[in-house]
Amino acid sequence: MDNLDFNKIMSEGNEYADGERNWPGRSDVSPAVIKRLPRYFRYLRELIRNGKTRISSGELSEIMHVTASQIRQDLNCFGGFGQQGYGYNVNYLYAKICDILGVGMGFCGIIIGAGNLGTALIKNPMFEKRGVDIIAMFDVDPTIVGKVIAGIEVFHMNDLERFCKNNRVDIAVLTLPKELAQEAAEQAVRLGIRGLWNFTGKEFYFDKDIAVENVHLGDSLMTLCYELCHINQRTGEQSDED
Amino acid sequence: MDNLDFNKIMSEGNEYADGERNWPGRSDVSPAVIKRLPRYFRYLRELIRNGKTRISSGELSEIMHVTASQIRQDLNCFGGFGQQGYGYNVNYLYAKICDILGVGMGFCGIIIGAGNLGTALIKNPMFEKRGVDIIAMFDVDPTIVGKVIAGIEVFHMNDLERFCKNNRVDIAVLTLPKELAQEAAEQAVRLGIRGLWNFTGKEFYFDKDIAVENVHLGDSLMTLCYELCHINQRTGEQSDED
DNA sequence: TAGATTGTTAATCGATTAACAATC
DNA sequence: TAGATTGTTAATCGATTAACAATC
Repeated sequence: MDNLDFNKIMSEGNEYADGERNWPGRSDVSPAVIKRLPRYFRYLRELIRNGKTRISSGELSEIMHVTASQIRQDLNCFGGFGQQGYGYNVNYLYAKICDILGVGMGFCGIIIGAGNLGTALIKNPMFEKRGVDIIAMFDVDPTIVGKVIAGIEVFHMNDLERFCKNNRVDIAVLTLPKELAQEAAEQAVRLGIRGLWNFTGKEFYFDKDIAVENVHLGDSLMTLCYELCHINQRTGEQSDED
Repeated sequence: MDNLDFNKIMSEGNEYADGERNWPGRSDVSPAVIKRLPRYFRYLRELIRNGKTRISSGELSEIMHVTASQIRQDLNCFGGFGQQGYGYNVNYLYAKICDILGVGMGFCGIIIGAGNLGTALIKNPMFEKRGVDIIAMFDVDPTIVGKVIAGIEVFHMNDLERFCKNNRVDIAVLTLPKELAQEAAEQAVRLGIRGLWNFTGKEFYFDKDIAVENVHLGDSLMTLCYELCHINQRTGEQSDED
């Protein structure tokens, strides 16, 4: 599972030691920890960009606004990545987090729904940065089908089955209208796709060999509104009749 | 704070009673509960659409795949919205959740960054459904400034200050490049905007009279990848060399 | 009244923080 | 060796679930 990049990183710092013990825990890590991993990924990436090679949990805790204790606990779910008296080697830790998160697994994805949101996503460098390769888009709108968006061809939904038989597809990004979501998701799963990145607002209840990650933008907006209401209450609602 | 819609809803069912006790708790409700409120909002909306007028916590728990206990606990953070032996009046409960979440507060927002994502958001009915009125977009790109997207004019960032002085702006949606995010956010706050809906990936640390809601799409994608890795491990990685 | 279902308290479970021995 | 900082256990805190008395 080590790749060239990883070997390169390994050779850069040699203050850490210890190697791999075999960690049994990996299987049942708490959801709270998992949700935090991508944040470590981002901050470590930033540290590397800034040329930092070594960091302690205390220093990282200040940058990330969390406790040092939490950082050590989180990382130790997956292995002993640090060294007493020294801290963590940034490149090594980053490589480990990448492994854990499956960056470099070469996952392939398709986008179902080539409307505004699907188009916005494909034009975002996000997929590339995280090692997910989007290989096709699908839609039913005849004015969209056949187009090439950001270098990716848009096929008709009727071609989905054929496409999935000829290509490995791990992830379907669902950016189609809510009403069509259930059917599209079921079809994707039937064709062997195991991961759904769901922007439709519809909720799915597949069994747990299907991974579904929901992005509810509306929910996020409402949480913001709730907070705003309460800030206004605290600071004395600057209402219109002042 | 009651509006016409609310009165209409109130008159439809009269099986509930009780009215308002004054709930002291409203101020410090746990984050876990708050994060769940928008989901109740969505499901209640759906129930109303289906003509359902009355529901018990048990029935709702089945639909939403959570425990009845949790539903009752959550709702009771804000008031006694149900009635023993009867359940909850759907319209009444929906109206209450709307009040709590600030739907109908008439929040006004602007979008800073009229690129693909900003454009995708403005074309989405989400804002309208949740009572947030987007009144302008801003950008620096001369090929975009001056355009009208989905009925909303795109101004130059230089006009932001003037605009905010002449209009009430509660929320800034940040869909501009990460490198420009910090400065734009600070400017928005300086101009009196209290709510930031942040898509930039940059993290802000304002004090708590500023509400920031982060949407980290990349984090969500990586969580999905993590889950996929573990499904593959469980079900026996269907690798290339099979 | 009897049946149903809430509101609320108590019990359990999980997640975070603190503390410190191990060790580099 | 002395100093620093991890890995890990124990203590605290918060969130969820279970149970049941109140009551419609």
